[in-house]
Amino acid sequence: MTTRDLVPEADTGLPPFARRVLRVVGIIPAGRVMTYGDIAEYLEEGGPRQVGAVMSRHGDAVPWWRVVNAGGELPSHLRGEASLHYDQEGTPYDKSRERVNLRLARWGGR
DNA sequence: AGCTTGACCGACC
DNA sequence: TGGTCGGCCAAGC
Repeated sequence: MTTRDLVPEADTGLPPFARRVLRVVGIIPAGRVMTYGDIAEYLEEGGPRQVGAVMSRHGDAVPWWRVVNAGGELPSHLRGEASLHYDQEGTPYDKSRERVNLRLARWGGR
């Protein structure tokens, strides 16, 4: 018998860590980004790889283009669509290198 | 109780 | 500018 058995509406089906990650992604302001490592540090749980694993499986539910690696990049299959969002949001983005300018766009949670 | 799998990261060459 | 390496740790089996 678990909490989920007793209170199904309190559980989206996602593990607690995944839910925490997605909640943080949801508060990143338009035009800014956080890195995988930033999010793990903000949560004081897990690490960059765990955050990446959550984004890989559940990222489509949130503004996934606002989460990039420590080099300001996303996996190649997502770069095209991400750049459209960066245009709309005015995110500092180096088009030739296909990466966000972290110095200008990185957001720390404030 | 292991073992494997990652949208990772930093140090190093 | 690339490549390798070790460390990282939640989740699923």
